[in-house]
Amino acid sequence: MIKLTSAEENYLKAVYHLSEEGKKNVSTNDISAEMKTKPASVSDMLRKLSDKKVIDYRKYYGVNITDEGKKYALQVIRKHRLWEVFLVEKLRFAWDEVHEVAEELEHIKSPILIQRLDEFLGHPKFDPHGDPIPDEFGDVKARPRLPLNVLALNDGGQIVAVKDSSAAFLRYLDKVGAYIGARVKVLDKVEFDGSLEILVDNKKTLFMSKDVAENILVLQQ
Amino acid sequence: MIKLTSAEENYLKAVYHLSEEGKKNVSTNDISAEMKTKPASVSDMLRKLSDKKVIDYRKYYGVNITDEGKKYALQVIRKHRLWEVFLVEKLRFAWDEVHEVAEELEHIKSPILIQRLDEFLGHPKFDPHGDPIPDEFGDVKARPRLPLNVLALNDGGQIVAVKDSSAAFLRYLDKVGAYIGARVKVLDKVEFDGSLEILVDNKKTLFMSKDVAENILVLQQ
DNA sequence: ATATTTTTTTAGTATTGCCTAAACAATATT
DNA sequence: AATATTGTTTAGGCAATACTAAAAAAATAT
Ligand SMILES: [Mn+2]
Ligand SMILES: [Mn+2]
Ligand SMILES: [Mn+2]
Ligand SMILES: [Mn+2]
Repeated sequence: MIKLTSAEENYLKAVYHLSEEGKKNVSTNDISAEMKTKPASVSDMLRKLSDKKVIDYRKYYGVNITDEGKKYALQVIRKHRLWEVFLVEKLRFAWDEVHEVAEELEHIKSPILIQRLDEFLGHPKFDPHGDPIPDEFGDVKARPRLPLNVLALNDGGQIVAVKDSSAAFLRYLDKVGAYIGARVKVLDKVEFDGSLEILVDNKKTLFMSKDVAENILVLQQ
Repeated sequence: MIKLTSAEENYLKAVYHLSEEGKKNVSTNDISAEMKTKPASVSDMLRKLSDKKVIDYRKYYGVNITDEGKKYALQVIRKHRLWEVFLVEKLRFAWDEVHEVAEELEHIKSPILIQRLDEFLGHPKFDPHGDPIPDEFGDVKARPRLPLNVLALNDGGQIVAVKDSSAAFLRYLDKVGAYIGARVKVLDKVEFDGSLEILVDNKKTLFMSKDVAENILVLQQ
């Protein structure tokens, strides 16, 4: 049972997320961009994570997370998402206010704490952004989900998650009335710029850029 | 509005607590004992806290917390105690299990978080160990409280707090059935070693050493 | 195939927070 | 008053995490 510092956990999470996006041999620059640190700092950290065997690292070739590393990453992600649920459900935070705080809370070290929190929240399966919460063994219930912009004309579905969890994006969604659980249908797709006209909950129509649509994930129905 | 690191907050809290125990010019060795770090490390830290003007520090003469410092210390203490209440009331932690975790949680930086937590908990006035929770302005509702061993023979009172919050002591209290809120009466005081015979809740009699009694705080009635 | 650009690593530095060993100051003892 | 003891600070060092600048490797363009 190795010990990871908070910084190591953050980097490992970044490697995990980048790997999940399909990337093999995650690059130093990608991690640097994700972590908002300089590539030189990433190189330092990769050596440390490699020593602890949570990543496979060959200089100049990028890194891959190990099975052991995945386990640790998933536990941090589990904590992050459970705390987000707590903040929204119990402390009435808005979904755009939780990320920063959860980024700190996820590093609190106490197995009993997270087990009890999970219980207290009623074993939630998804966080406020629609992301699945890994269970205590690291198992994730993945839902099939597609970016809204790939739906065909007249296709319908339900918003189940957002890809971008930035406050700016989430507040925009709040403003236009797009929320997780909303039913959507593609009324029009503009070929020129990929923008869309969407029917929300069979009531309201909404125009959105391709940029926005790419970050809304739907379960096709 | 200065920024304090977690380590600085912990040291400042230690200075605050030692000051509250009546001590003027808190000594490096006392802080070292409280913090379980070496005196040399304390000297380093005192210079930093002094630079930030949260303590008054004259080499070799000990330190005193400033009014500004008191404000910061009280906010950390407020967070610590609110989290302890959360852990006990909401997550069913035992009162001997909360200290370590609260010691980490108290450093999470988010004004809204602590305000909402306070609300969620119903603005509690005391933590699970009977210690008062400072309000958002740092005001503390102090209750008059005495160590159980100073009560005279046949005097009665109610347990309102414990001085020692170590797991060992709290588990001992659990075992013998002494809890916050219990009514107590001094049935006998042994002159030889200061040990006591106590009647708890008009039901059970309890023998305890002076050491134990000193750490049980009562509201005399 | 060579030159240029991009990516990555290394070298050297800073800060925080801890340590040990040694020096220094204050206090107590003879 | 001199010496011993105790308490405190300084000096120097280490680990973690970040940085900048320079070097090296890999990828791309000519
Ligand atoms: Mn984090
Ligand atoms: Mn989330
Ligand atoms: Mn603490
Ligand atoms: Mn407490």
